Amino acid sequence: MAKKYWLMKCEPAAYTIADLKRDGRTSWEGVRNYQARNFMRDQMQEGDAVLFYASNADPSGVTGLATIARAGYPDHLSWKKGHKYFDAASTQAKPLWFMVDLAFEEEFAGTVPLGTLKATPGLEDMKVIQKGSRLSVQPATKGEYNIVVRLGRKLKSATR
DNA sequence: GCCAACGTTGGC
DNA sequence: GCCAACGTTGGC
Repeated sequence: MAKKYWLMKCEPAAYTIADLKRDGRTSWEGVRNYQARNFMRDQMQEGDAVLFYASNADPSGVTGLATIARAGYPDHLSWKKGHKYFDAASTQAKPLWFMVDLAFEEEFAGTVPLGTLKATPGLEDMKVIQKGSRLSVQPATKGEYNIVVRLGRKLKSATR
């Protein structure tokens, strides 16, 4: 299958690209949205490229890159009674929710802010720049990915 | 912290 | 199946 491109959101209070750099790899559990789940369950493949997006941040934007280290598999925390990700509708026989693993790729010297994404030609169709877009896992194109990578690598440490 | 936009739930 | 109410997301 051809390599695909994604954008994945996370609030810095929960996890950052720096955390991923430290950990090297992490599991992406807790996604409880059907559209996002479908992408993770049905389409993500090991080796796919990910733009790591910090939401609810100052400023919000893309802070680095990751790759899919493991394709979709059942979110076992949805089976764990009392856990905040527990969901009685999800069983081991019929898992409702899925997760993937991410591997660290690159931390930008700063954030490519949402405002820059909105102002950059070629990114007009990215879901993340559309008003009210709340999807935390969304597909991107190779072209969009390359543009954002270029923007990210242009950042100087000083702008951080 | 505010609030608009969105997705989900549940009564009917 | 409609739609109002609710909870959550996320920019500002």
